[in-house]
Amino acid sequence: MRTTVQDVARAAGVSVSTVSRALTGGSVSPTTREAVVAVAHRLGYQPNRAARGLITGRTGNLGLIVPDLRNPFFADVAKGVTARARAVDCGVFISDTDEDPVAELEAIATLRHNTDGILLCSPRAKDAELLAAADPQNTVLLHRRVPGLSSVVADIVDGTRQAIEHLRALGHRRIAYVSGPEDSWAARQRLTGLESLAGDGLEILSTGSVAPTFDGGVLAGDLVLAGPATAVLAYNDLVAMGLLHRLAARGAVVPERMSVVGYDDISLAGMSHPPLTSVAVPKDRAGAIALDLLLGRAGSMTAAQGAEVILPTTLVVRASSGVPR
Amino acid sequence: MRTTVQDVARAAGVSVSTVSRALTGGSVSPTTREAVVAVAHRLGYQPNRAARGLITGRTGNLGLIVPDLRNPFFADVAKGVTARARAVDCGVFISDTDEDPVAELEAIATLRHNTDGILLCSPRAKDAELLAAADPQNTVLLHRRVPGLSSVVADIVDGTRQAIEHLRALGHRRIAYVSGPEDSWAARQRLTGLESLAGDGLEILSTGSVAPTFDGGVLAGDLVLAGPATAVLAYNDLVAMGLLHRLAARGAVVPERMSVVGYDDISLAGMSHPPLTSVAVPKDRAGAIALDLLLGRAGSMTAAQGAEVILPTTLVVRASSGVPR
DNA sequence: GTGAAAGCGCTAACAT
DNA sequence: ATGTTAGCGCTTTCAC
Repeated sequence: MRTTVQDVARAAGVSVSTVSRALTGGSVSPTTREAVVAVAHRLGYQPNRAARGLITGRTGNLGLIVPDLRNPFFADVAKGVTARARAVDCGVFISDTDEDPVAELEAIATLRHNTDGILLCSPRAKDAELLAAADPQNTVLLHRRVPGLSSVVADIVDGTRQAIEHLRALGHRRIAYVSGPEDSWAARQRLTGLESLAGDGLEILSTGSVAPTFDGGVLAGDLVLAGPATAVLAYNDLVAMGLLHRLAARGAVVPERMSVVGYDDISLAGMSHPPLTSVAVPKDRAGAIALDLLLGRAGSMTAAQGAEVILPTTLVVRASSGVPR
Repeated sequence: MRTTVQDVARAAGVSVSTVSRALTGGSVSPTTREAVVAVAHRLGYQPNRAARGLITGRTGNLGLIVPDLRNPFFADVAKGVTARARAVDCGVFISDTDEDPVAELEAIATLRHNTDGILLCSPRAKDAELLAAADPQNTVLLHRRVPGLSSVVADIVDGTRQAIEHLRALGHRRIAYVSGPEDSWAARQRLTGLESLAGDGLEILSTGSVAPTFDGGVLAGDLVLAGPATAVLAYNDLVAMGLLHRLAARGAVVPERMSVVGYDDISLAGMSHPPLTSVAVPKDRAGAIALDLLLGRAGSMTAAQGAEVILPTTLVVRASSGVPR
């Protein structure tokens, strides 16, 4: 049997409440506290979180819901969350929904009752579904905004602007855009950013939507080459890498024949050939901030207040973008 | 306040024990069960797992400890675990130790008391440390073997053999091996596999250890080119990708000038240029099997018995390997 | 088959 | 400052 407060109390010659107080920071005499802590340590006492949660109403755990851990973007988010969680001694339940909106909703239902709050990456579910399933009091949306819920997002509109301005400065006048899933919030944001940029001698040519994957990028490669564009902005880095792959296969040299800019700046971006210019999104920082928001650690802001944090994006210039030939 | 057994009992006009029995499969009359279930559903009752765990001694949760979620290898493992966990309605605590052996041990200490068991990916900690920190009864090691603990590993020795035989069949007679961290179990396994293969007209040239990362591979690229090898087996795919990168930069065409074979077959392997030949390790399946072992669902085998599962590896041939020029 | 009651390990009143 | 006691929500004897 594992050691309980009872055991510690007996061994230390005090009552259980004194033990509890000594360990959780109640008012105890310094001497007693010291003694209790020593005994607890000697006995290898570890408080039973379930029992504590039963009475305090707080579990010390939170839930993190992501569509796909294999996606480097969400792996980074998860990394940011777990790192911060470890620092504040908070457990993290992970739920990979496999890109299934139904699973997302189920995960919310399960986790909201067994955690102190939920960090939610839900690109697929509808606004209304989210509003119905989630408790605004202790849910923070990551990389998506829904009115009525707290959220931490990146300034995608500005990131898009930076990418296009970069290409324009290099001399590009016709830029292709490979769009992602039309129903995604992030995809719409990119489009919003693009809209205000066209004109003034600059043409944005949409190739239409592809899957936000490497294969989607491969597909888009041919579409882009068929058009007059000298540069292409991809929905995300995975798509951009598919593009690079296809362009290489078709003999189109990057960046001489075609400049390629990705989005998100996942760790792979620096490993492509050539290394990928990309709009950096603070993924792990977003995760850490969302956690702080949820736990009410983020200064005056609280998840309950429907806070909306917007983090800056920055363009990282690598070798995949250059002056047009 | 959320609905409890009390609420359901009152609404259904029965006692709490009947509700409990009806919901957990005790002996109740079919009529009562139906009624109780209906009421519970109507009230949106969700059992409090903490309270249940307090009495049953089982939490319905398990812990998954990985060194780095950003590493595609462990992302795959985590994916396999979470997918299976969802199927058996089991919560998963995730702990990313950031490659820190001390954090690994801490995570074990925390999780072993708050879960039904631990799935442990711990390449760094020493055997003795692991044995001291982990409970053999409910710990399963993933991709590492320590006597006295249950484990699920891949047949690395055979995978190495397949890779080398493949290269030998292509006509290579001098093959470089880029080694990984010397203290790692997986690294030693690869070496073991290699030992039995050299000789008989085949020369294995070790370049020494590098970091098991893209940058490590970049570094190794020059070492390999400086030697007489016509092919190289990398410690893992990340290293292989760094190799590809450096070889391309040095103008060494793959596979004509140099064949490259990776290890693990992470999803990126198919995205490199050229696509990478790699030894496929069943990562997500290993995760799922480890979970079954832990929960005693894997037939006759139980974690408690110190089971050692070895999963087969298979070489996936892509474009990075070919006949020497 | 069903209900009453005990108690899992812990914290938070309430006493002292 | 410390001890006593009542639960948190649930399952599980033990009666009936």
